[in-house]
Amino acid sequence: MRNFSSRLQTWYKDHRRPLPFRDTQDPYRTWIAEIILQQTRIAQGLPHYERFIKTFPKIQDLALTSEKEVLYLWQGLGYYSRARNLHKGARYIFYELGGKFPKTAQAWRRVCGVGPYTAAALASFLHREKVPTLDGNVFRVATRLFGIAEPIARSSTRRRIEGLLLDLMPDDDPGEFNQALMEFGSLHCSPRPKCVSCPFQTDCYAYLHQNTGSFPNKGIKKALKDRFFHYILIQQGDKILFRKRGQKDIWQGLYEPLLVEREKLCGWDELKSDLNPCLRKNKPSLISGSVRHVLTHQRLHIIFFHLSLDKTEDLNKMASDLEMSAFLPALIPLPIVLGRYLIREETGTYGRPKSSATAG
DNA sequence: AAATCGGGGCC
DNA sequence: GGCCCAGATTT
Repeated sequence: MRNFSSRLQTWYKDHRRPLPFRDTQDPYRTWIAEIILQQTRIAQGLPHYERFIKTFPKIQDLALTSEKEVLYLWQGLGYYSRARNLHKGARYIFYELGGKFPKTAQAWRRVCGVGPYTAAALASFLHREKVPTLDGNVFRVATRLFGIAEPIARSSTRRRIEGLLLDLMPDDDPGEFNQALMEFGSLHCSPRPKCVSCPFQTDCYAYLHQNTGSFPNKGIKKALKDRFFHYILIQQGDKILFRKRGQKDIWQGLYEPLLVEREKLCGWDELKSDLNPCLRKNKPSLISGSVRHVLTHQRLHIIFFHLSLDKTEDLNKMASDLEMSAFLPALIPLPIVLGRYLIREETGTYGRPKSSATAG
């Protein structure tokens, strides 16, 4: 293909969006932005990026804080392993590398949470290393352009795309090329492409075959698994009992009220058998309808029960019996769906979850 | 290679 | 409802 790079740059000059993380050469800011933007739309990640830079302006600030603070700031962004890895990565760079950021893609790969894409992005943006950034946008553009029908999940397919892109990349500014290609995939060669005004019409396999819909080949995706969560809000005054979620499931490291998971939605009487005896004498003062919350591989159905303890009862003993702790919900990292229903900052009370008309 | 990990915007 | 997003890690 002739002049692909220069024609892409021509397009980019007219369509480049100025973005806060794009107009800096600060490795710390670029790194934070790339982690936040993994599998996250720019519009969604931007407010969190601004908050992160404001709260932790330098690598030292991030390295010296606690994981809980990082998770709290990450609240609502999803894929929380990114937050935990970002924190580990900050400590690695600060303590092991003396606060000096890696300069090559290979060295960046040693930082927790930095995979093939992010290493390529950082090395090419910051140090002009000639290495392609293979993200969702680039896969879409490349498979259409070259007519690559093999599944993009396959490593052989990725190696092939990487080789083809290396041949198109200019030596003088690979980082600019990478950003231009991603921007082109994002704004023009989108899932529903704007082929009528595409500068690569005469080169694109998919356009010439009127076949853009079959690229990229993303394979077959699994069906969602339904899960049924029953949360029991044990409240006294402005505090609720919470427990930190463990490993090997969703929402690692985040906090939640007492949880009973079942194969289907249950009422209070059916639930009691699984409860600590200290709770059986209470009757929930509020039962909500079910809330639906969809994740990548799971559809959660959530019901909230509300136990309001009066002042004569000992919240700390109950917490101890249940291996939980009393917190103000507004001050701990919560899964967004729980925060949405537990926190009503304007009134200082805990909101009643809305019912949803689901059949379960 | 396949499974797992969030949440939101758009059609 | 389905699709996809400036992917990484674990199994």
